[in-house]
Amino acid sequence: MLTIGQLAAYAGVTVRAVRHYHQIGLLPEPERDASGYRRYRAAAVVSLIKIRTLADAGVPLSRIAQMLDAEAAAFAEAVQRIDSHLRDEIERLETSRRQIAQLAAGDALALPPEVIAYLDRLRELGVSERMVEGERDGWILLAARWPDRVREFIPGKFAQLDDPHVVRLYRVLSEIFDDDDAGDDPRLEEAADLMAGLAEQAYACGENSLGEEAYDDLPHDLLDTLAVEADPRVERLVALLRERGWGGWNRMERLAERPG
Amino acid sequence: MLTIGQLAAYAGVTVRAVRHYHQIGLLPEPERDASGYRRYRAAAVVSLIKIRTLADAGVPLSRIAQMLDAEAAAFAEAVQRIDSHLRDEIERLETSRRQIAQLAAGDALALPPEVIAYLDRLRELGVSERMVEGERDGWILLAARWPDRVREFIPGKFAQLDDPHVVRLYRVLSEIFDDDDAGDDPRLEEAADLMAGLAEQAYACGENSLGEEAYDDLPHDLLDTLAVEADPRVERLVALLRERGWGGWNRMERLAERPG
DNA sequence: TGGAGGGTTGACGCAGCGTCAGGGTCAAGC
DNA sequence: GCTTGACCCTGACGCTGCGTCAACCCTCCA
Repeated sequence: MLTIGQLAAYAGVTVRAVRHYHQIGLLPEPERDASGYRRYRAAAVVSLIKIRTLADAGVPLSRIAQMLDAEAAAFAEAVQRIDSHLRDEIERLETSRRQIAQLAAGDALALPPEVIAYLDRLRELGVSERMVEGERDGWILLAARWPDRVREFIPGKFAQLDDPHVVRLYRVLSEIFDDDDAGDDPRLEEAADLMAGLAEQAYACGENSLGEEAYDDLPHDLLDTLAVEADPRVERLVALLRERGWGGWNRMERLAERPG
Repeated sequence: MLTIGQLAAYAGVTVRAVRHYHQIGLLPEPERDASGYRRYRAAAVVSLIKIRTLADAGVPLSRIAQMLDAEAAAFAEAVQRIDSHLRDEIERLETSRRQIAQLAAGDALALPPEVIAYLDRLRELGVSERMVEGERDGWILLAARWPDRVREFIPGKFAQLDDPHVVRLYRVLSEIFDDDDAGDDPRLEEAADLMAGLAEQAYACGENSLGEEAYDDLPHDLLDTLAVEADPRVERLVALLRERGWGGWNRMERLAERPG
């Protein structure tokens, strides 16, 4: 007759595990000796080893009992189910690995490589780190809403960077936002002029600023408020644009009438 | 300003998950409106998406906060750690899959294929299912103690089966144990004679019944008590063997003197 | 005779939420 | 003005498979 410690040692498990199996009814409680100690027969060792074998193979404890007294056919079927479950788990983890492999750089968080390349291009053009981060957050929002479409937007954005006005705009904005103190910066006027001109140009070509159809409005609203949250001077810029006949920020649209 | 439901929907998570992130301090609690509802800014959406991206990649929540404000180098190092952890997990699961693949048949539980083959051979020779199961449980005990050695035992056991006395013994034992009623079976005498003869023969060749060295005694004791537990008539057989000058059951040894 | 090294029950802790329970709130339709 | 359904709130337990105290009892050996 074995004590719980001897039993556990023989089967290569912890005492706590054995007690756990008793608690959930997986291994029957043995008789007790005079002092209340559990005393095990040899058959218990065999049972415990079978349990551990299944548990080590990834069978959830809740199903081991059924499997142990299943007929060969039912057993095989159960094995099948467990196996396909394991396969799914492995698949999930491998997807995770692939995903974190993409996280090599900080920017890559939740963004496809095309967008990363675009952000790096902005840096090359002298756009401030602060603005690039703002852009990045915007793209994160877009990527969350349209994971597939977002890559289609990128070529158009790259093309825009060929226009010196666009580059100039980014630089002016960089300067404005990098100055923490300036509440009423005269450069805001220049930025507004640039943006209005670009909007006019895009409108003439029959596109809007992002080059995509309407989809839904939520992401654009979010992008706008995100910008305002990032720097309240954006609100001032939006007002200046409105004076120039353009509404919105990320996706601008011509206003019906110039306000009074 | 978004409600928690809108926030969650945009980021593709459940409301409960968002509240959980608040609870553990991963996502800061936003302001509340007049009726106590949480109201989120656009920046919260970006934060939440970043969190989900890392969590989906298998980063434990407890480490996401550190990673989000880590520098590029520290971030990369953390990614490395996560990745190797994932690799280990995958390895573990694949081991599990290999193991359960071995569990195709009921016998295979915790036993190497050589032992399975031996058990099948017993069945072919007309050994009863009941006895085979007893043998199997014994091998499970041996395999747990000596996972590597147990395969070495098998060739010797196969060889023994070439001896017609051994086959005869197994069949007699099968018959005895399959009769539920017989308490004092005359065939027990025949079995004891056969066993004593085989022991004598083995002793003459300088081997003991299992063909292995002493190792430790626990498994053998367990095997003996296992047999007695399986059928109390084993005890009677052990007594008969003792009369014939042999002690033990699975591993028999010559007694110094025939008992008075 | 005392101390080490077993054993006993009971309880909390872990990760990441799911899922009630038992409320209050909001927008819309009657 | 009232109902209805869809949200929101907090609080709490449940899941998996044990690890790890705590507080106590039993046994064996020097």
